Amino acid sequence: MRIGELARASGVPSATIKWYLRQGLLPRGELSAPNQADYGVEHVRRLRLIRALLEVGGLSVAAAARVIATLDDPSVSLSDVVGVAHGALARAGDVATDGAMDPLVDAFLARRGWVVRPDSPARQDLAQLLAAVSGLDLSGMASAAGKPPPAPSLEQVLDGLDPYADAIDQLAASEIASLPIGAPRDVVVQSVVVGTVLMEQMLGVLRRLAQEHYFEAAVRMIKPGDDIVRTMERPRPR
Amino acid sequence: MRIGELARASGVPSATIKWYLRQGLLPRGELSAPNQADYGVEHVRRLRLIRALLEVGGLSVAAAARVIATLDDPSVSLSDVVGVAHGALARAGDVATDGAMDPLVDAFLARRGWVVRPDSPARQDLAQLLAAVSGLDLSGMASAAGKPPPAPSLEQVLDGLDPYADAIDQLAASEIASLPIGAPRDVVVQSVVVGTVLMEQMLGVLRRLAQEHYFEAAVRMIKPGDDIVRTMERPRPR
DNA sequence: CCATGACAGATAGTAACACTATCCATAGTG
DNA sequence: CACTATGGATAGTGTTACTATCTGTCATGG
Repeated sequence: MRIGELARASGVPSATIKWYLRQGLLPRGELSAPNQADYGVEHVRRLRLIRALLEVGGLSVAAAARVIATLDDPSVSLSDVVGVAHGALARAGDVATDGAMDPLVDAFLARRGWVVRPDSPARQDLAQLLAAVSGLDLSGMASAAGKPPPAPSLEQVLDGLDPYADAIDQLAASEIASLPIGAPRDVVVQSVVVGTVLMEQMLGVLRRLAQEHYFEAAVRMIKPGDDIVRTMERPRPR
Repeated sequence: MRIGELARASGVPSATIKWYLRQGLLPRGELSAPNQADYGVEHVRRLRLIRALLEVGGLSVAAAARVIATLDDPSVSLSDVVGVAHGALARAGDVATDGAMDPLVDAFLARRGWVVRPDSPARQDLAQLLAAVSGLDLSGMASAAGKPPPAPSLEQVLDGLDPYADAIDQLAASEIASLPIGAPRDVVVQSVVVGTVLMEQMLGVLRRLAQEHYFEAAVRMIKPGDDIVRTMERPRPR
């Protein structure tokens, strides 16, 4: 298979394939001549994985390259594959957050019983998220209308996290339990990457779908009237 | 408050503030002279929201502008605020997916009992995710070793979605229930936006933290040995 | 045997994005 | 009244993910 066929088989323009080759995302084909390379089905499959990580998973090319490098290296442990995939998803670069949230983060993790490496990227992300959410002081705008400012909302934010953590706790346990542990390394490792990167997107999408459903249901209950009949009888979308 | 003070109060460079003004992210201050504008605390608060949506929520400036425009428009219903926030989070642009997944998506939504508008952006995202995940055929690489290719994995993928949907279903219901329905519009609307955009990130981060914990725990159980004692006795991070 | 098109690999160019810097005339300030 | 800060506009910068072009090679049909 030459590059043109690979491009047609995968739907990725050949110029883009060449670029992926240069970025180390895709292994080079076997050269049968200085200007003839041979690609196989594994290249088509790899290309599909690459596009999924980039377009659906939202990874940068550099992050995808790091993830894919661990796929192909049998000396990398499964734990490290998880770590690399988590690192690729992390939003907070290495720009250290100021550390003010760290005690809160540690307290939260201890309360959940989650044991997490101190340098875990998700830990930084959580600190950044807590700082952002607590800095928004939802009630501040109301207090601008004359009322005294209420207590800082940090503890409220942390308490509000419990429903999320409860749902996630049960989910993560079931995810880990359904890993194909006995399968060959390729299969397990790709399952881990897909389960980490793509399923995080899936979680967000499902949440938006469920939110839309429950929110509309709640609105219907708050605003009764003939509207109810119309909306309740609306046929479900085809 | 002039722009320099606003910049110092918010930590955002004044050139960036000017750019946000031009993009409609931030309302202009009140002009007391052709080259003197006055900003208030609501500008500081808005700036914090903007940075949270951009840096933590990962929205583009254009998407954040659309979201913020709905915040300030009292004629926009809460349902539409949710819709705009969901649209800002959507990954699949308006580039229509080929539609092959639509029956599957509809079947899945019907099975969950989730009623979702047909043009909901999350619906497109789900179709794209299903196409991507099912196209990866995790077992394909094993079959490359000589075995016959197994059945297409689409149904497997859909079945595998149930744990996610179960967790999300319970979460979304609790989220909707905890909305501050009686509060003034500002507060409710900002709660909805923050709860939609930032809490989606939160969900992902919490999942990564829980995954790390449960994955390490699973690895310890699979590989017993003196390692167990060491890792089990590891003091929890301070 | 050779014209023609595809190919490998390298380099340069492009479009979108999110700022960042400069410019200008005016405002307030010591 | 010198001097810094300001509002508003315009132009420039750095990054990312491609995309186009160039050069020399290869293969293949006439």
